[in-house]
Amino acid sequence: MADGDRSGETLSDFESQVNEFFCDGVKILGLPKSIGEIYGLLFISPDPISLDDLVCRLGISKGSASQGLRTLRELGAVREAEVTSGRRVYYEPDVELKRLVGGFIKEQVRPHLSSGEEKLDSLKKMVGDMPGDVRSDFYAGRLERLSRWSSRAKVVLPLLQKFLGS
Amino acid sequence: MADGDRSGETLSDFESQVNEFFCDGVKILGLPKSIGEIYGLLFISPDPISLDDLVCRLGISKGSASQGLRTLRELGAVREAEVTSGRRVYYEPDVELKRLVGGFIKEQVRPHLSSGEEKLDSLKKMVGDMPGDVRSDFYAGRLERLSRWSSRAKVVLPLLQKFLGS
DNA sequence: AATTGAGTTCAAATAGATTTGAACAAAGAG
DNA sequence: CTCTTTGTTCAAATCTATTTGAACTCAATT
Repeated sequence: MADGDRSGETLSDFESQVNEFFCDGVKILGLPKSIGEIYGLLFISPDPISLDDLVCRLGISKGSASQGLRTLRELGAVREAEVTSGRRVYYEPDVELKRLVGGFIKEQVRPHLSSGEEKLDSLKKMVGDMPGDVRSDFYAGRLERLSRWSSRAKVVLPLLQKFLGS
Repeated sequence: MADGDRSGETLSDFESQVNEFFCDGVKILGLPKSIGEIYGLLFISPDPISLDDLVCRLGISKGSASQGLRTLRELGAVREAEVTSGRRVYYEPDVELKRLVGGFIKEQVRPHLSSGEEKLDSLKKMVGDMPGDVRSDFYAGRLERLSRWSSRAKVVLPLLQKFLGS
């Protein structure tokens, strides 16, 4: 075992508080607590960590750890380390804010934006099909406003990423 | 009753879909569905709406409507209309993206940022108090990185608002 | 080929958040 | 002063999302 090993069953007080910090953080983003714990431990660990380590140290189930790692991989917040001691996979965090935000936008924000635009189109069609409803002008105006919100968002997101790029 | 009245018990198909749209939207922001329904109906209604209207038309409880309106008021997403027909209060939406985002940042984002910075300070203190731990340099580096994330956020948020200002 | 270890999946259990509804407060009307 | 209307509060009920754990797959090892 490497001398940097801390695979005792429990987290130090320091590590626990780091994890709390990240749990709060991911909650704002609407992600489950376990994701915060996993990323938090990876973030504060000098050495890569395996799924089993996460299970032991965080006291969560293999299922949670597996799904949490999957989500974090999809977000690009975590990657496999080069270690390969045996056939176990070790993970390390991506700690670049720019990439973390980028992954979040790509995976969590853009899909919603797209599906929103589809719904908007369908709503516009509905207004177009309205008989001589006195409201249709008002409705069209409001939907137009929503379209503008949506394009604003599409302009701002890449800008946001650029700004975070350092 | 005003001739623009649609206070029948149900929503039109169009109104329902608008509400779905907003429910999706607020869910991304981590707010409850009822908030999306309430704001959605206000957004698409040519005339101001009272609490009782919301209860009838959305089929939600008075409690939900009351709390939802409170949250929306706190966010600055909704304001009292000038109507005062009787002593009932009517509401209308704020439809300026800039102000909506501003309210959300002020009420939902900044408080988390602040409490995060406090926790960060306390973590830094813990690292300072570590005996001769070989990890303390690594830890200090990671915490430094978190501080940078935090200041980035503080710079970017006002910029974001400015960009959305049109 | 059988066994072991690593990781995934998903239905059921749990935890957490939202919604309800009945009791309550406040304020105008009679 | 009392009744009615409007709106709020909060504990209990409901609903949704997360977590668990046992069964399973896949691959490496014997």
